[in-house]
Amino acid sequence: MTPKKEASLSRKPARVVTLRDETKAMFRTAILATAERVFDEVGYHSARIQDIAEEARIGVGTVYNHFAQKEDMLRAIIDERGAEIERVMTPRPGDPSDWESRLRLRFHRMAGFIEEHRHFFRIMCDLGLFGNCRSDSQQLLGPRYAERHARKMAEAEALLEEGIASGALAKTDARRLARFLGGAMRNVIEDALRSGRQDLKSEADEVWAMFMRAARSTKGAR
Amino acid sequence: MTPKKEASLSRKPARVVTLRDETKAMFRTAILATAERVFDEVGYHSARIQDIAEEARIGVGTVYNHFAQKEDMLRAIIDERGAEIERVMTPRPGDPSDWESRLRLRFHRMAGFIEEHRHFFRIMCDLGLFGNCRSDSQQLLGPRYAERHARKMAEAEALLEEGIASGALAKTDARRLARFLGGAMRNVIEDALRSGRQDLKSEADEVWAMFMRAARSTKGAR
Amino acid sequence: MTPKKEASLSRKPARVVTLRDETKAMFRTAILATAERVFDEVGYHSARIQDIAEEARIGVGTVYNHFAQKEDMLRAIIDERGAEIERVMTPRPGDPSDWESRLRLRFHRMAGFIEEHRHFFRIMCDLGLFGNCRSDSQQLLGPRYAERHARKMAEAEALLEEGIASGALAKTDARRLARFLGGAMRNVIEDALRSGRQDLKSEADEVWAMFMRAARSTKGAR
Amino acid sequence: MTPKKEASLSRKPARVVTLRDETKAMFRTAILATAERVFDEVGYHSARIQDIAEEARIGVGTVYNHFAQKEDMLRAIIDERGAEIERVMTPRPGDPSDWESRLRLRFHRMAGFIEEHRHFFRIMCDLGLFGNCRSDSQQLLGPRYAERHARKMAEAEALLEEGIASGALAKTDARRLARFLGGAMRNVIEDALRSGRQDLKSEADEVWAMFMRAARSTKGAR
DNA sequence: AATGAATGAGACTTCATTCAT
DNA sequence: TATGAATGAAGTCTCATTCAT
Repeated sequence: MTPKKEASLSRKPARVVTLRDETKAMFRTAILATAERVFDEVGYHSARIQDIAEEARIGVGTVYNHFAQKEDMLRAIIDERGAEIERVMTPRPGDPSDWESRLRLRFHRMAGFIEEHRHFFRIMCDLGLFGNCRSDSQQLLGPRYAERHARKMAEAEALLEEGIASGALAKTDARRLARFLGGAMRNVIEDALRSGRQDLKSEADEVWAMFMRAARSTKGAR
Repeated sequence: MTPKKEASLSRKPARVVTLRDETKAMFRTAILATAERVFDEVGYHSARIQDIAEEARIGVGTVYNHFAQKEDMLRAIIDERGAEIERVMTPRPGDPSDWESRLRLRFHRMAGFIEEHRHFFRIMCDLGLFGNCRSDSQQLLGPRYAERHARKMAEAEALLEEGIASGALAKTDARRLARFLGGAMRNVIEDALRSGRQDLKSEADEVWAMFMRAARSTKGAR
Repeated sequence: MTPKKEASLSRKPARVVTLRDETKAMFRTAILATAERVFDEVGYHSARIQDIAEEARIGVGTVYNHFAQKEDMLRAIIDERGAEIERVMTPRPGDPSDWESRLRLRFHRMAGFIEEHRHFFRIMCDLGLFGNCRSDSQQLLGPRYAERHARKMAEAEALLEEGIASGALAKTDARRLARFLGGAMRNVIEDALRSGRQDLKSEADEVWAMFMRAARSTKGAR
Repeated sequence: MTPKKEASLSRKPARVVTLRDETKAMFRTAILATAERVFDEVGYHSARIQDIAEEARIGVGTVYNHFAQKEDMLRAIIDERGAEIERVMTPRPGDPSDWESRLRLRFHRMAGFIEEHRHFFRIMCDLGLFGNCRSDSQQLLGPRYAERHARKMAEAEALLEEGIASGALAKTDARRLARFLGGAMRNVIEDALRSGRQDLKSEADEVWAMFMRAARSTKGAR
């Protein structure tokens, strides 16, 4: 008996991703993707679990093997896509350092993400979680999500404060500025998606350019 | 037989507003006002007829004496408040004639209307009927409303085209401009309402000013 | 204007039982009676709301207009019939005063009640609420009912203690005595019901007589 | 080809208890033991296969490899424990020959069995298969079990008839006597189990003694 | 016309059973 | 054979709508 073998008896083996795990993950992913689509198409409240299951070509029970409640599907979508978008928008080494370029790039990246995940984007808009707010969604999702959302809104505002402090933006109410930008960006992108325009990045650029014309410090512009 | 009587048999008597009619109208108005509030608070889909009736201090049956379906209440709200806002925003004699002042005034009046009818405003936002669009609402309300909405959107676009043509706005895509303005306006006003800021007119002015900075013709500005 | 009329305006009228109230009570009673029968026949857990509704010739929704949950029907049965049996078994003026006659009469009355409410009796037996105990029922009904049941059991025991103290019963463990009597009584009555023997009172008398032979103080008997 | 091999092809080898068989039997035993416990704790209807499997540390599929249906587990428990109790209670050489001692011993042995198998005892009580009867259980288990149960009840009655015939018991209705004894015995033992009293044999003795005081022939007692 | 209980279609969810690995 | 995810029938409960008063 080698020490190695003894060790293998006493130590837990390193967790291996089995075929079963992968299958499970595939189901989960497929369910979420379908739910994302259905929630977008008919709205969360009108979406029936049955429909999601049928669209995903699985049984209703299977849906419930992965998500204990309808709500949990929505939460999972928000969590997972939310983490993804977070990752995408995180500044990277080599990013420009000046405020304006950084923000422009941010929105560029966000637009790229939305291109890939338009269902998610529209769900968030409907729920009032994309730069705006709806009290009934907060009721639905619970305080954890309400807090997170509030934090996000505050972050956006802080970014604009930073822009003001850096001299890039004129001195104004940062909160209104944030809502202005958020609303304009959301609406233009929504419309671009609906009308089939594909290049969301250039839409975002346009909105950003307009926003900067609207909000730029006149001192700096001189 | 006098000719009078004959006439009364063959012609419909002139419609007189009776006490009964007035009572009926009062119920209708009360129901719609309550529905407006409840739809705003919990969302159309989650709102229960029972709740509306209770809040209005009447029986559910009474609601159905006035509206055949839940949908019809929503339609009536959209129709009636929509007509009202239309009326409010219609240019009046003595309004300024230049494009910019006219539009500024338009939004001013709209803001005034929203101050009085915040529930309606928020319902429209949720349904995607305020400068944006949601396919499920169009499903719910039917083609008549989808068409009307499309017409409204086109009108908004036409107004901006006019601004471009008049030289007040730089030459750009009018559709995007319309969405930009609509989204920004909606979001800023929503937030102002939520945060308790009362003076929506000055919010609208601010948004309008920012929008003009963003979209003004550089030629004209010179 | 008479003072009478004035009074009628300012004072709340005495609560009058209206036709509607009576109808409502009739539905409630009918539902409970049907539920009682169905719960007895197939057991609480296997009983479907649908079945109860069908047997009562009403819609499922109607059942839920009267009882928010299936559980509540069971609770109502226990509460209402329980109160009835309580009333029936309460000592009355003119009842004999010696311990043995009093208890004999008690069981007599109980048997009379069970004759009228055999479904209730069997439900209670199944749930383990008739002189015995089942942890899953206590789970189902909640702590309020568990406590009440415990109180009942203690009362029964106290009655037997009293019998011992009075010299009517031999000195023994009162708890065991209570279980002995309870189990024997329950089982004999259950069997009498099942086999169609109608005269539960005489069955109860027989059991009581046997119990007394078993438990009588030998001193007193001499 | 050797003759041996031919033989193995054409004749079935004498049935040997292999390792596999033993393993299989172990699973079966483990499943039944767990099911017994779970059925007792939450009741047959509320017990979930999943729970039983988890408690037994096996997969649900494994349960179904041994029992085709949930019902079958219950039947197996009744069959196997029932056979065991039968065996335990069968008179043995050397047992006393007079009726009273024989019955006293019977209950003594039964109490010993219940001490070891309290879960089984409580399941039987709940199902109404221990000296009483529940129509829904008979529905569940089917006519085979209903008949067997009826036979058991008749046997109990016959034993008491025998007691009457032997002069040990007073002349009374044997059926009522059987229910009296059964109910008292069941209830006292249930309560002893619940309250943690361990010595069921002495409980059974007490019940037996009380029963005999209640039912003994007065002639014989002289 | 106002009322509110009755109604039942339909939603969510559970869980016994099957089946591919 | 053991496993546990997949399945869908069936149960509970909700709520838009009807209807008798």
